[in-house]
Amino acid sequence: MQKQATINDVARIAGVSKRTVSRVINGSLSVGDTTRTRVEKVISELKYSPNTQARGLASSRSYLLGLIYDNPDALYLDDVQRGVLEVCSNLGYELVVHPCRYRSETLVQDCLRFMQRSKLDGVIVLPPVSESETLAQALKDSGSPYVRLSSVALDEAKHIVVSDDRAAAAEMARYFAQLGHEHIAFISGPQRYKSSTERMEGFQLGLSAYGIKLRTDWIIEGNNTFETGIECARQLLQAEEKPTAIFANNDQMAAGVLKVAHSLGIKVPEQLSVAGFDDNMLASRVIPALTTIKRPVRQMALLATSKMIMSIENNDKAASNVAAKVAPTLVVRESTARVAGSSD
Amino acid sequence: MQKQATINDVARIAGVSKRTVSRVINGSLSVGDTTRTRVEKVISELKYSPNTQARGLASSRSYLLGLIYDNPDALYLDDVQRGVLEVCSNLGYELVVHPCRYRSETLVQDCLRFMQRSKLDGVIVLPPVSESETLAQALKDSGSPYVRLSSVALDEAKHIVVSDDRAAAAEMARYFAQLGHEHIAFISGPQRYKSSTERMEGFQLGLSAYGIKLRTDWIIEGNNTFETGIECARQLLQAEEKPTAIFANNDQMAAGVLKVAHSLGIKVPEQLSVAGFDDNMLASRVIPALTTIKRPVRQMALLATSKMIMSIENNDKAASNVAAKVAPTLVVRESTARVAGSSD
DNA sequence: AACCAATTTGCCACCGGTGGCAAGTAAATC
DNA sequence: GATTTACTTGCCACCGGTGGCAAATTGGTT
Repeated sequence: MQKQATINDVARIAGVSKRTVSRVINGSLSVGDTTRTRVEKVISELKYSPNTQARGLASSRSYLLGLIYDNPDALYLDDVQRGVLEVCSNLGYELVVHPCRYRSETLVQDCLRFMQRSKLDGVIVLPPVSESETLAQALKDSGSPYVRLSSVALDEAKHIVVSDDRAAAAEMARYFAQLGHEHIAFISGPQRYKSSTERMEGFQLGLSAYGIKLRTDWIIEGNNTFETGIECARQLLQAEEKPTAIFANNDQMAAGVLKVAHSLGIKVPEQLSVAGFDDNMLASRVIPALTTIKRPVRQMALLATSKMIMSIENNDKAASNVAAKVAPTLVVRESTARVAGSSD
Repeated sequence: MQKQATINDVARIAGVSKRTVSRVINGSLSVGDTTRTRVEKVISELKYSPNTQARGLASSRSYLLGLIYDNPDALYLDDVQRGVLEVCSNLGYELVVHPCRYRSETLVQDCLRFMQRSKLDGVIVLPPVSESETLAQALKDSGSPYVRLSSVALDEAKHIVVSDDRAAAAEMARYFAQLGHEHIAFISGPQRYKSSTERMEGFQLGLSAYGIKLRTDWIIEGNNTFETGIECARQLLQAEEKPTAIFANNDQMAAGVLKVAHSLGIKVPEQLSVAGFDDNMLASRVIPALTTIKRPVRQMALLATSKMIMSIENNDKAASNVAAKVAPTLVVRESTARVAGSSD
């Protein structure tokens, strides 16, 4: 347990003041070349690395980023986290993860407390927490850099990265229509989340371009879990009149649909087309592999983190220049097919 | 952006010295009841919360824990992370996540640097990184609290939480044998990881109790991914002579086996029994749902974190007293059945 | 040689807490 | 009532850096 070298050690050995060492560390320009080289040599010899706590105390920087979320899908979180960490580690930041409860009335307070307790340099907020306008406002007021991931553009470009779920859902509608489906059901996510309503509206809009209207009793609300996917699918598939295609708000619920179809002896995709949304690992594991919408989650995470760090390293307009919108894409696999009896 | 209250504000308003406020915050015993109450009142009125950086600087505590891992399965990581965070948030710690590369020659250096840069109070190390003895030794030498999660007891009780994968694999062997299987194949994980060899040995041991010996050409090494599961399954199922049961080192690979079986028209479980290991979300999503071994991942995470924090809050023997071993259990679902043609 | 501007360096206070020790106060003992 | 003992409280240095400003150095001018 050898003791850690301090800035004083470096200063003493290099024969300069610690202020100068500090300048070298922070890349200040006003340091003579010979001095700089000498100091750098000592730093590397001693394997000196500045104490971030002391640094933070003096300069209000922690090199810590926060990731705030509420009970996300494991696969989604993993994707995001990997993306964020990739940028972090390249740029010398660490990531502190922080679950919270979106519907708690102390959400704002919890998050602010988290930020100031750990003296975070900034936070990235995932859906659905990112949909809270009171939180966004509080973050803005607190002056801390933040970036939200969302399906809707609800903030200035510098504070958000959005995926156009509406357009993606419309594309799925078009795809279904072109396969000849007319009896289509939709299993939505919780209607209190904008991402859910966006997808639903996009889907309806897309269908209406083909003159197809979603029957209201074929729009069923789940909560994005496999289990509710099963429940919703039962309602749809045990009824007298069945849809020929089901679009679920995410892959988990689509997997639930596959499960029910299988247990009822309904063949997918021959008798029923099923599609999901996300394109996470699950989509390719199940049988048949799911047709779905690929959300560029990782890319969103990379963009968000870049924005974040630009914002921190005091260049807000640069942050705004990082792309703020990404387009999900349709991925066709085995779970969808031309409607039985039709040909094209 | 209202300014944060400091300890001085609290002291001034409460009419005491800041040292006394500090004592109240840290729950020191030698503070008079009336004084304590008064100070606590001011603290809550001001919503004062101590600056962790200053605190850390003065006392070498950061209330930050680290989680070190290398490219784990998303579902496994999620389980662990949730468990760790649950304990953290109850006890006032935050969690910093840190991916690293197990096989890098700078692993030890990276991890130590991470710890001292962020001044972590302790780290939890996941497999396979947890299997590095050089890292464990370095952590021990550095004097920082650490806990490893592993499938093998390779450290003192206070530094490790192990799951008895060997026994669990043996139980699977027994189960297979009792179903009448004799032609059994095993898809192993990378043999360089102890967890893989433990499971394999446990399985072999279990089978040998029934006089069954694994044919060496029916032991195939994958790398725990779905894709290699597929490759290995192809080798096994496209051969002239096929096994009647396949045990895969994890659920991902077992899912790959299901995929191949389906594409070859082999019925599971009628013609082939398939089992995995982990019991993650995937196991129940696929069709047929996988028989598998449930690893109590969350419980391990809880135990590890408790140990960690006890160790930090200077009570090493208490840390040793927290249970260090958990038992995985067999979960029977739909992917396994009595071997065709046998009855019992 | 004297002077001035520009650049490089050093000094010292300060960030917001905690540790050690001394001082103050109240209760207990003789 | 005086003295001892135990308990509370306050003072000040210190943790390891950074910011502001003054001092020192450098080089170019007149």
